[in-house]
Parts: sequence; C-alpha cells; structure tokens
Amino acid sequence: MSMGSPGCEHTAYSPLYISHPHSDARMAWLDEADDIKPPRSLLGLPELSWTGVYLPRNNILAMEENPWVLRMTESPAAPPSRTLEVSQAKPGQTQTPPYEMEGQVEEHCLEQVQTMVESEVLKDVDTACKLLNIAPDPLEWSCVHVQKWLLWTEHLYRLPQVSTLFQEMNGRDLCSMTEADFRQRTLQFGDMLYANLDIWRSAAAMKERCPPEDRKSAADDDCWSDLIRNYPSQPIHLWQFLRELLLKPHDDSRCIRWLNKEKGIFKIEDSALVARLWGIRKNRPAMNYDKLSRSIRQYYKKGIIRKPDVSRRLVYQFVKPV
DNA sequence: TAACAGGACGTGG
DNA sequence: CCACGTCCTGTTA
Repeated sequence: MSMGSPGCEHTAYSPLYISHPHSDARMAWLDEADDIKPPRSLLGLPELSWTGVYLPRNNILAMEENPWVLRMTESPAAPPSRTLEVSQAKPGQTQTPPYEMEGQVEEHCLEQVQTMVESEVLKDVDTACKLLNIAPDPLEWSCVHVQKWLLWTEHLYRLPQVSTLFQEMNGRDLCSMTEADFRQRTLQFGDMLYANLDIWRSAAAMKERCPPEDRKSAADDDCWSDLIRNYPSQPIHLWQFLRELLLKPHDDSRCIRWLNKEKGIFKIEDSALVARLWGIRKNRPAMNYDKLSRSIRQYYKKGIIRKPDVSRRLVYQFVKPV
C-alpha cells in the first residue's frame, strides 16, 4: 500500500541554501589542512557495516536478509531547488512584496530574513551533528562520518542509497569534490548533495565567524551549542537520543513526535525508522524496534521512561519531562 | 501481527 | 560496572 507516486506528498524540506561566496573560507581551510587529524577512533566499528544503508522515508521496505541493504530505487523525491538565495524560509510564511518596498527597507528585511535563515541552518546542522555524533565541519570527518552524513542526507531528502558511492572518502576528500564531480558520481542527486554539503561548510564558516554567544536566542540555542561543544561526545543514552529527536527543530521526518510535551508523552510514529536512526547513532546496523523497545523497557525500573497512565501502542512518557 | 513485558546473558566502553 | 544489544518466551491489543 501507499507506495505513493513521487510528488503527491510534500517534498517539504527546504535546503535553505545560503548563497555565500565562501571561497575565502575554503582557502583558509586549505591552509590549515596539515594540522587536522580526523577523529578516527571515535567509532570503533568496521566501516564495512555501513555499506548500503538506506533510510526509508516511509516504512515501505522489506528487510528480509540484511535490513541495511536496499537496492537503488528510482528517484523518490524531486531534486531540491538549488540556490534558494534567502527568498523563502518556508513556503507560505512571511511573504513580503518586494516591489512595494524602498530599497533600504528591503535590504533591511533581507538581512533579517537571512539572519533567521542562518540561525535555522545552524540549528539544523547542530541537530544533525548531535544525532549523528559528527563534527559540524565536514573537513574533520572521517570516512565513517562521511557515511553517516550521507545516510542522514539520504534520509532527509528521501534519496536512494548513494552512500556506497562515496566509500573510503573522508571529509576532506568530499570537500575537494566539485559540483561536477558530485553529478558524475550520483547523477541527478549530485547537485543536491553538493548543495547540502555547501550548507554545512557555510555553517561551519558561520560558526567560525561568529561564535555561538554572538548569535541571538542564546537561551534557546544553549542546549544545542552545548551538545556540539561536547563533541566528541560520550556514548549517548537512548533516552537522550529520543529526546533530541523529539526536540529536532524541523522534524520533517515525523518518525517521533510529542503527544503532550508538558507531560513528556510522545509517540513513535515510525518505529523502524527510529530504530534505524538509533542504529546509525550507535553503529548498530542490526538495530530494530524490538531491541530498541527492550532498551526503553529497561528504563521503567530506572524511572526514566514509563508507559503513560492509559497505555497505548508506541506511546511512552518521560518520567521527568523537559 | 506488531507491540509489549521482562528474563537471561553477552559485550564494550 | 553499566547501559545497552541480542535473543528469547509468553502475552496483549
């Protein structure tokens, strides 16, 4: 059922492409190239485990023999529109009629929007970093980190499995690729991947330029910058991971959501996907909901998570809500 | 049939 | 040691 023709649903995630010329930053990185040691030993797992992982958008896949491996499906999502400039953060939101504006006002508005967009981008990047346990700066990524980022991007944009096409590449290799290189390697998904990598690089450059305390809504951002600051983080707990998924700024995946945030009640909408994401985070390709839920149940005794008073399928409750 | 509960045991940091 | 990960038996909606 619901194999759904592509395009009938929203292809919601907007890449929020920042059109910064970042050649300067790129040169700067190149200069520092010698000093950077990729944190290779962070994930002591054989990199083989990640071959061919595909995160399904909807829970459509058959996962008989090897749940991680899935064939290349034909284009599930429309390629993202490149080069959005800063025109629309979200469709249907704050549409301003530019033609009625004085030049100055317009410029001011643009600046505001850009700031907003930048902060959103940074949030997204921070979130992804935490969920994947990778550094914000692609140049620091090991091969494993690159694979994780690709899996995440596949997941976000509903791409078919492209991660296998980038094996043995670390972040530096990835960053040295041109847009044409990407296109050559992944056909129609090349510009999408390139654009997204660009976003990350821009975000890293932004972080470089203005440290977190300069940015607005420090209180709001606190937890995230905190999380990033802790990178490389200690082994994350499942309950933390779930909470972070729930607090994700753009939870476009909707694999998990609050039913009652105040009471800490949440529902796992896509158990297979949540389990996969957890598996990615912990480098456990064989993770599934059966095992994940067993771990959740261990929390009953510890008083971290429980079933709500009215027990419902896939619904849990944090004992101490955020 | 998938989710749920929880025992038993292994494992890796 | 601890927080799972794995596997399992049996129950429930």
